[in-house]
Amino acid sequence: MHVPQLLQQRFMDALSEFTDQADQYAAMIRATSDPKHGDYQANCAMPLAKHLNDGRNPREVASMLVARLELDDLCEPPEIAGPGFINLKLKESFLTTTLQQILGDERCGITQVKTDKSIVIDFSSPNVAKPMHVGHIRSTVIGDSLARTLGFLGYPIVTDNHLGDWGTQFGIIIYGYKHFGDEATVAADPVTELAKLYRIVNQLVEYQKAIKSLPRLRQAIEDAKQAVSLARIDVENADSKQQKKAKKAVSATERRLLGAEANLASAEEKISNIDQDPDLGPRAKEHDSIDTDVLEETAKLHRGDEVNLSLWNRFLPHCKDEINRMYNRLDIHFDHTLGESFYHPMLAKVTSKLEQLGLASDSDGALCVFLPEFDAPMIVRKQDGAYLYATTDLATLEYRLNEFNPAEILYVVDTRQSEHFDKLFAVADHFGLKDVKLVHVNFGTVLGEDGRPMKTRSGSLIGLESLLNDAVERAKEVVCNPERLSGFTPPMETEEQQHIAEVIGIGAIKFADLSHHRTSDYRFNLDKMVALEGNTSAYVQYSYARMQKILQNANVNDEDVAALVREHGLEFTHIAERNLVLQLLKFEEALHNVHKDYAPNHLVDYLLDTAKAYSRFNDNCHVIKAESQAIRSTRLAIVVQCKQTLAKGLNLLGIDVVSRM
RNA sequence: GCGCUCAUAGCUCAGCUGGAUAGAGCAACGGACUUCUAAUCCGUAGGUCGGAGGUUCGAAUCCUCCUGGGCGUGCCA
Repeated sequence: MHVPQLLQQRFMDALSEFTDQADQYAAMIRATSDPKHGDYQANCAMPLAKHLNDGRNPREVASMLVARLELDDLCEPPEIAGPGFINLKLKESFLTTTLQQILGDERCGITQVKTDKSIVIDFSSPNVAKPMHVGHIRSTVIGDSLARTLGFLGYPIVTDNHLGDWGTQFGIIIYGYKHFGDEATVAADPVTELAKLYRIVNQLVEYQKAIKSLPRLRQAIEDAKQAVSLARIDVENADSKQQKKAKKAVSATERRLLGAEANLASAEEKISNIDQDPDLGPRAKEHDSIDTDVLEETAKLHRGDEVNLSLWNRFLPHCKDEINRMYNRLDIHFDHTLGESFYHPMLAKVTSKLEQLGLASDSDGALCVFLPEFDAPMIVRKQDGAYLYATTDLATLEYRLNEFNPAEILYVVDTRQSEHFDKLFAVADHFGLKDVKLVHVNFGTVLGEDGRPMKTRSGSLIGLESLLNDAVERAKEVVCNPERLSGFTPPMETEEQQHIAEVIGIGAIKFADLSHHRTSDYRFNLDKMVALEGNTSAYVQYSYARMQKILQNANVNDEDVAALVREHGLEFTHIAERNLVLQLLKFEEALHNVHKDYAPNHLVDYLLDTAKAYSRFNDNCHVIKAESQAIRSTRLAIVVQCKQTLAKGLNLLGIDVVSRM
């Protein structure tokens, strides 16, 4: 049920007498911000009066529209207010009949979109062999939620995890295996051992890079110092008009200096940490060209070196096992996992096609696509002949167009890569790929409490697994403490407690992430997201549990309630009932808003509003002690529908529910 | 330098293609429990929507400039 759409159709009929752009004006219907203006408002009279320009003011235009509107079956008589708003209040009979129609419907009354064309969603895309960390949350959670939501709306969905399975990280573990690995240990527990090898080699590589960067970092400090003093001289010489600008330049250079000093300090710390490590210190001395050697291992792999290729073939499944463990825990699954390696054989064809089309040309030995709207070209082949991710992305795009018949392809990727996608889409345009909508579903950074990108104390990224463990542990402390559990019958066994903690904890992380608009950065605060009061998943999940309990106490199931409604009918006796039912009928709007902006936070807002409306209902409208059978049936129906909606909504966010907590 | 992006209540954040008195949660204060699990509800207080112009009947929203952050910027992804 999409109420605004229903109203729009009626408005179209009335509007078509006045304009041939009726759809545009009909679209100006939205929910009111204040219930005293009714449930929905049409804002089309003001712009239409201007468009008609026949001397009639907006209020007159509004009343002409109202006279031609046929809304009797849906609404109370419309009211014209303010400069020309048309306020619409839904009839109680409309609300009750609609509720009865959708009661018990698994789709919550949502219309199924009919289309053959798919939506391809590219998300998560971690580098295998590298532990997943906090930076992977957003793409994974947002992408999964979009896949679920758009899929539920009826679009055929193709999810694809574009794994980084062909890059330097494999050079790292191959090097690690050759130099530090042990056949038997790797065979016994490949996942753990490979992760360990990755960690060791990566640290040694970082060490070498840090050492080599020292002169450059020191020079940067000198340069910055000089820039500061030059800028200060400028201030002295500047006339009053230029003072401000000159001072700004000083503070800019001072910031640059501070940054340069911080970079040096962090490099020096990295170095001294390794030097002092009894295990890594000596190894670092021994493998002093490890940074370039690792790249050579990668290059050999790409050239088809037999040893490295066989190691890659042997290690890759274990790396996938590792990330799949995480996906299983998050309840996230993909239709395809076509990583970079899958496209490797197609890259030469991509570049030659670009050359044939005259799009790519040689520049300094690299193959580049120059685009008029960008300063820097898109490089598709390096001087050394290696391909880049731009090349892979083009091959991927071509493959998807051929295989998946997409109407849209969504790339759920960090906003810092937006320029890359701008270029990619521009080149795709020149390729002649016009009838597919390519969208970079960009998102911001997860920040720590200090407002800086989230890191551990030692400066490394926080592992995803430990993050989930922390959340589950916190959830258990708050939800499954003895004080709360004492009242439950039957008592809650350890197993159920653990399950609840997992559902609440993981849900909290997903919900917190999805509750922010994807394009903004947000501060990660575990205590707040797992807290049980406020705008949290637990609040919604708890509402659900309360509803389950009511139905249990009333000793009815969904079918029983439907039968009761058929027998006793539906009637509202409290405003909280009407408000909640109206809210339940807005589910479809919320889902379409998610699609429109590719922004799951609209669904989160909707669920919080719904849970809040339920809390008010719950406070004011006792179900079991209701005064009459009709009132009781009505309230049971509301509970059933609300429970269904919240569970479905959470499910579309990738969040589970529990029947008691 | 150029490009992108952000600035909303003490804090964390919403605010849909321009719509009526800018919202929520947390924190603060005051109420409501013989409870269908109070993890709740009701109320109070709190904002020159970074600043200045402009477009409009109407601007947090669109445009320009300014201030202050963040990010990106030819061979990593």
